[in-house]
Amino acid sequence: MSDRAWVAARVQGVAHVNAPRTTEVLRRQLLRDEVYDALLDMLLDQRLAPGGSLSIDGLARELGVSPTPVREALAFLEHTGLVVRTALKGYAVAPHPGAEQLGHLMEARSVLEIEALRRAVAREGLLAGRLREAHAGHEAAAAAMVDAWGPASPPPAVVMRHYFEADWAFHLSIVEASGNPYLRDMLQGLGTHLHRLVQSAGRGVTDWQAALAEHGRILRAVEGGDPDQAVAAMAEHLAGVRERAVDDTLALAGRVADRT
Amino acid sequence: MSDRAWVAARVQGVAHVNAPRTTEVLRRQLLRDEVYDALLDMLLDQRLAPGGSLSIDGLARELGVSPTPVREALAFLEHTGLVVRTALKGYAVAPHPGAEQLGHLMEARSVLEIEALRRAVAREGLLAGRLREAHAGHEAAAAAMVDAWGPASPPPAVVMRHYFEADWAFHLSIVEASGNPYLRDMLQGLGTHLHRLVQSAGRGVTDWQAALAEHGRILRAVEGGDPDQAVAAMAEHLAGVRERAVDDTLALAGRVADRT
DNA sequence: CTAGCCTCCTTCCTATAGGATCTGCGATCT
DNA sequence: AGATCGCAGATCCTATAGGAAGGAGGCTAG
Repeated sequence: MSDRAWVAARVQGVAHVNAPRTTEVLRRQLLRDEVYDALLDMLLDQRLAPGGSLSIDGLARELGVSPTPVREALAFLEHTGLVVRTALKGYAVAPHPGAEQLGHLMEARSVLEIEALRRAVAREGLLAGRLREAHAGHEAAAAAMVDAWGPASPPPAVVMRHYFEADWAFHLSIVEASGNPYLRDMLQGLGTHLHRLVQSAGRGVTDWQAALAEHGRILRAVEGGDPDQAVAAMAEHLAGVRERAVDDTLALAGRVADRT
Repeated sequence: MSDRAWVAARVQGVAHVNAPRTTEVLRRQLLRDEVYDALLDMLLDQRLAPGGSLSIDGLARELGVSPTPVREALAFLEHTGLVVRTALKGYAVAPHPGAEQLGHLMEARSVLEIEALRRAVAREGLLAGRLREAHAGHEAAAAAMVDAWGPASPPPAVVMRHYFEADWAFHLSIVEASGNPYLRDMLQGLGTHLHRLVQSAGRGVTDWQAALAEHGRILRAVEGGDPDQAVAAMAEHLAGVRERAVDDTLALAGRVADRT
């Protein structure tokens, strides 16, 4: 589904849609996809404020394209729930999910991931290998993040994003190994919302140690070939993620309330 | 998500996009949504052959609109998987899912529906009432369909469609009663694929008796307040649906194979 | 002097026409 | 026979006109 765009954006690195197209016009990509990637980056980076209106013409001017591809990219984004469209008023960035929405999101995620894990373990396929690989990537990303964490200076955004993606890749590898493309697509659809959440609430990864430890437990259970233990470890992990996310959200809400 | 378009299309009845717009221009809807509804109807009615290419200009001419709203509606449809888009070649109707895809589809559906049912029963909310209502509607639609079934003359398409929607509404009411909008949206996303499947494979409803009986068992278990029994009944129903669908698909494949 | 209403203006969305580019196929030349 | 060139078809993007919705400002009545 949206794998292509995602992967493309990640692999070949966002491709400077603003660059002047004087030279090297060879191998022109589809403009709509580049606009889509650019908008997705803006949305996940919080460069577009939630609730703010999205002007088609304004975005077109900003990106240096005509309104048509912008309109198309927005129609594509509308299906993800990151932007909403009202009758004749245009598009707007979807407001932040509250605590209730967060609970629903984590519940839906649990349903998918736990059942996917059960099936992936039962298939006895290449789950253990991929999971080990993803876990190694996650550990490396965490190490890089800690390494870049100077005294009272948060790591650059690209490092944070790399950590988030490595964490997420661990979970994606499970639904991937379940062999069911529909389960994978549904979890990926939830992924954008989750990304936005952690980017907004935490504004900094504070739970990488807990996440790595819990991932490690899942991995060991899978390697041991114990489905029930793996599912239990996954449920524990998701409960932990949810609890920590709720704490962060409440802290954020408190900060916002103090400010008013 | 796509509820709006769906509901609108069903409630206010597909709104004749081809109608000449000479008079009664009052209450002008968004053209993009009408095109979307029209395309969705064409896709689910098999009026657009799977694998066939979708010309933007051709569709625009056929619907009497400019290419712009058609392009937007296609971009919106692309996210549902009913149409696919290749680099610079344009859109095409997604090919029919084979037996393997069907299995994945039913598996994903089972994951969602069973867990949603478990949560809906636990919430002790208005599930029983809505479920009873949906079941009554399903029975009525089945009766109407049987009534319209003359000797060797299938019922008109609108009656068949009404039956399908009543059947599906039973399942949707469960995820709706789970209280989780994400679970509901995900199942609705699978719904379009399922619709297309039953329309293509069965080409006639042959299992309405079994479906009604199994639905009744689910309803009674819910009314009795027994979660495990309700889940068991649902699992049984989904297994039955899957088995019958596979039979139909194999029969269809056999017919196609005979023809070649 | 203030509150309500009307008018104008800016902004945005919709829709159309047209130019530029890419693909596929057939004819021609080596 | 194989490869190259040219033409038709389609797609994608741009540019622009027309129309509707929302907001700001001024005018009038109390």
